[in-house]
Amino acid sequence: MTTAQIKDVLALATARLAPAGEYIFDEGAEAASFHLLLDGHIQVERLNAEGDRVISLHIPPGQLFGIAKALGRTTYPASAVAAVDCVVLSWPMSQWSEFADRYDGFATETYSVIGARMAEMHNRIMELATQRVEQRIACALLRLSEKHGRQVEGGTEIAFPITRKVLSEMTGSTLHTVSRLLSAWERDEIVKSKRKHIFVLDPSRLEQLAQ
Amino acid sequence: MTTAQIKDVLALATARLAPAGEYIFDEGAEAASFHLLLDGHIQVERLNAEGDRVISLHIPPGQLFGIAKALGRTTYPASAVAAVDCVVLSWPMSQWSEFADRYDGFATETYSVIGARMAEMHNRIMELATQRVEQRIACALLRLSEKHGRQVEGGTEIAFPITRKVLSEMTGSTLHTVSRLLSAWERDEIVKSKRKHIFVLDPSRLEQLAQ
DNA sequence: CGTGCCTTTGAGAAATATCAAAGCCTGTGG
DNA sequence: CCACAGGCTTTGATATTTCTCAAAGGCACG
Repeated sequence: MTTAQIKDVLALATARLAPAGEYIFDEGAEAASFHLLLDGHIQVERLNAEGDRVISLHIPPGQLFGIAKALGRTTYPASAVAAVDCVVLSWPMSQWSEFADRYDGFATETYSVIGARMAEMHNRIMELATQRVEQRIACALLRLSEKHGRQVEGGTEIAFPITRKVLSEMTGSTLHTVSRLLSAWERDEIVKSKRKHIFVLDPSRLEQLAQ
Repeated sequence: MTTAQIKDVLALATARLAPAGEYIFDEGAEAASFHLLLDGHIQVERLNAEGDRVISLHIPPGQLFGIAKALGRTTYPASAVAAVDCVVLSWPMSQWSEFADRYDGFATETYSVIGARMAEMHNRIMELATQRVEQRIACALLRLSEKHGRQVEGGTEIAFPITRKVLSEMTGSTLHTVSRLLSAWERDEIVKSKRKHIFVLDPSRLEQLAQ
C-alpha cells in the first residue's frame, strides 16, 4: 500500500489500549468492528455448555482479528482477551467491504490469515485426536516459544504470562497434570519456570517428547 | 446467477464419477482444481506423522471443496475420499479468480462455506478438549444423522457406509470403545446398526448422552 | 502482613487403550 | 451352489493414562 493509502486507512481507525485481562469482544456478540493488534498478545477462547474454557489461539502483534465478515458471519465466533496490555486499532465492520474492494492486498492478506488459522486449528484437532497429554503440552510449548518467544540467555521465554491453568486449557488437560509434567521437565532441564513465566531451554528434547 | 451464467460456468467444468474409496485429491498435493460435489459424500482426512488417520469433515452434496485458493494456499490441506460413489464437477484452479471477480455470489458462497467449516472445526476442538469419548461419539452420530441423514421408518439412517473404525477416527478413540458403546446403545434402543450402517432411533436420548 | 491466586505433590479412582481371541457377514472363485 | 478369505464386529481381561480429590506451601499485591 502507498503512504497515502495507509494515511486514509489510519484516519478511519480508532486506536486504544486494552489492559491485560480485558475482553476486546465476546463470543456470539454482534461483530461491530474488526481489529488489528499493534502490540501485545491476544488470547482467543470459547466456553462450552458446562462453562469449561478452551483456548483456541494466541494472536501475535501485526495480525488482523475479529474478522467475522470474512467468514460470512455477523457475530464473533469466539472471545478475544488481552493476554497482556495491548494496543489495538479498530475499524467499524461497515468499512470492511470498502477496504476489500479498494486495496488488493487486503483481501489477499485476509485469505492467508484465515488459511493459517484454519491450518492451526486442523493441527490442534490432529493433536487432540491422536496424541497423549504429554505430547500435546510439549507441542503447545514449542508453538508458543516459536510464535511468541523472546530470546533470553540460555533459552526462549514465552512473551506473555501463562499459568498452568491456561496451558491445560490450551491442551485439553488439567492444571495438575501440566504442573507435574513441567516439574519433571524442569528436573531434566528442558524448561524452567517462574510463576506465570515459562522458559524453553532445550527445544530439541521437547520436540522429541512431542514425537 | 442467471441461466446464461450457469451455462458459462458449466461449460468450463469437467464432470466425472468417483467410485467409492477413490481419492479425489491428496493432502499436500498441488491444488490444481477446485470441485463441487453434485451427488454422494466426501470424507476429508489427514494422516499424522505416525500414520494414524483423522477424519476432519464429511461434505454433503451441493458443496464446494478443495478450495485451497480461498485459504491463500497452493496445496490441499487435507485429502478428500469418496465415501460412496460420487458425482463431482471440477474446474482448473486458474479459473478461481475469474469466477470470484465475475460472479458476486461466488465470493459470498465461498466465505460462508469457509465460515461454516471453521465453526465445525472449532466445535470439534471444543469436544475433543472437554468431552469424554462417550459424549464425543454421541455428538458425532447426531451431527452425521442431522447433516447426512436419510429418514427411514423408525429413525434416521446415516446416508453412507460407516464402520466402527471410521467413527473412532472421527472422535479420536478406538474401534473397540466405539463398538462397546454402540452395543450398549443398541441394547437401550437408542441406535441400531447393521454392518457398516447405523440408524439413530432416539436422537433425544443421544443428545442427553452428549450432555 | 494477610488474602487470594498460583503451584506442587500424593493417593486413589475412573476412563480408555491395548492385547487377545473369536464370531460373523459378504462377496468371490471354484 | 458352496466354501473360503478378508474385513468387520464383539467381548473379556489387563494395563495405562489421566483425572479427581485433598492438602499444603509460596508468591505478590494491596
